[in-house]
Amino acid sequence: MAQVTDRPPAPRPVRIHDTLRGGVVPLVPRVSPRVGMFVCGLTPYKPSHLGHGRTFVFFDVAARFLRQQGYRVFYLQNVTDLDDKTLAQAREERTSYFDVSERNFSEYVRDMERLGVRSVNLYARCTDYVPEILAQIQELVTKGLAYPGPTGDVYYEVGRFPAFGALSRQRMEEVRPGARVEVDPHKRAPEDFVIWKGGNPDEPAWPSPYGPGRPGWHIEDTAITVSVLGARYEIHGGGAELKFPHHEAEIALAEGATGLTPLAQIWMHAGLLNMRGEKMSKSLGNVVGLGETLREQPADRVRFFLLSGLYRSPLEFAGEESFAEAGRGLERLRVPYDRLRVLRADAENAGADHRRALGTSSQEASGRAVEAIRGALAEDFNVRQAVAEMFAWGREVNGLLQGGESFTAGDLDLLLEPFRFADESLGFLELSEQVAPSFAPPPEISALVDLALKARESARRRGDFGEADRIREELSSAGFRLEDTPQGPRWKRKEGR
RNA sequence: GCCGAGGUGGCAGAAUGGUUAAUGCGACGGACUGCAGAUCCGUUUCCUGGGGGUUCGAUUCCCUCCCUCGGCUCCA
Repeated sequence: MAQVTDRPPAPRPVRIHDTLRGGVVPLVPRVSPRVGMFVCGLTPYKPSHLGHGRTFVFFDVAARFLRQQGYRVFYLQNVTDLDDKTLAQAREERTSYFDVSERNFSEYVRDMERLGVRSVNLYARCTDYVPEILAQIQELVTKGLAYPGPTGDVYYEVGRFPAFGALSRQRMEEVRPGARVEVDPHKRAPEDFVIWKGGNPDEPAWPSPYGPGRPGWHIEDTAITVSVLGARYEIHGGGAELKFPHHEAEIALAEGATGLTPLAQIWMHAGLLNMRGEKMSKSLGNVVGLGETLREQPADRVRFFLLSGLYRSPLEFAGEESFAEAGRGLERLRVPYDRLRVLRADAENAGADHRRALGTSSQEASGRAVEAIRGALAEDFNVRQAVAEMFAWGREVNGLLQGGESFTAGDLDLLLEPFRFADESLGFLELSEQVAPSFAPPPEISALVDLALKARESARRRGDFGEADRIREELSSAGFRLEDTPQGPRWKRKEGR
């Protein structure tokens, strides 16, 4: 007899590309099904751009999918709310660093909400973790891995950590120190990096054994992750440009301080968004603002576009044309999905019949589609493959609906399942629903549209196509799109915001 | 210079040691329509950077060259 337990089913296997090991590896949580996931967040000294959107939309999909597969994910993102650039920006604006980073950060959070990013459990601000940062610095100094310099700075001594460079597969003798940034003469070695920045009287500072100062860049992440996720956790993600030196530094700091290894089981790196072949970045000045984009483009298109390539590869952004193309592709999925949903709502109103009248071949096809989507996402989050499966399922559904037969609520649920399953992770159909609901507007408006439709139908019956087209045109400019189908005329709201 | 990721059709972008190399966009044709749209069916025959090698078979594995992007202590 089957044992009844409260235990949830074991999470489904998922494989992920790990930069450190250089291949796709199975995710094996230390304490299954718990997964600690940290993603390097942004430095909100300026408004965020579309490239940020790509990275964070992707990691949202990753977290959602892992949860869907039965993992209990704690998704942590840091916020570098204080650094040199933030201070420079604050000086320029004649305001405080706090003002600058809070403003840009809250705008970022709003943009993420618009993009349907809803999987982050905690945004951790660097300045909220100064005691943890100082404790870690203390630990490193005590262990002889870090040393204070004459100006109140504290440095990490890279030479003491032999594995430095393993992640990016670089030999430290080969890197060119100072290739782009001046070398601080107080360091013992040029590759050493600052973990505590000695106080400049004009800058915000916290007291420390080394004098007043503020956290350096790399250490904030390790202090935050170690205190929130522990000394070892499952996934560490970020943009590809962070591999060296930032992620190398994090490994050196955390493993140096805790003595435990590996810091992260899997290192994930998201490919950059390119614009005319060049990466989009604040320092190159070729940025397309995220907030600005979301004011001009429906969010579902933006999300769909940002997911249109594999996360590890660079993605080409060609401006408005990219969104237009994404919109057309998305529409192809929305047509079958919306039709099913409308039919499902009608079935509910008519008293849901949950029996399945559909042939077994359709039932099996639905199950196969779900498994194909799961399989694609379970193999290093192959979003593109999953979307291809959605297109295939859409064609299947369109064909079925064209047949004109009627479906029970149970049938419709079955036909909806692949879309629902995919979108639980991918999340663009759910956004479409907000951008342009597939269901009728308030009844008084529906009644008016239906009235106009009747007038058009009688004009068509009279053969007065001029009048019929005029009505169609007017409805169109009022935001309703008309379609004649074998089952009679239909209308839906046009995409808007 | 060193390290990493890449180079696939008109465009975006997957996959694979093996029958016709996904999928979407675009284009073209057919069905449906008064027209349009949506949808369905079909077409888009010589598309895997160059050159070697391994193999019965390479786009996939190896070598080499060329090119692009990223990194070499600011960066999603």
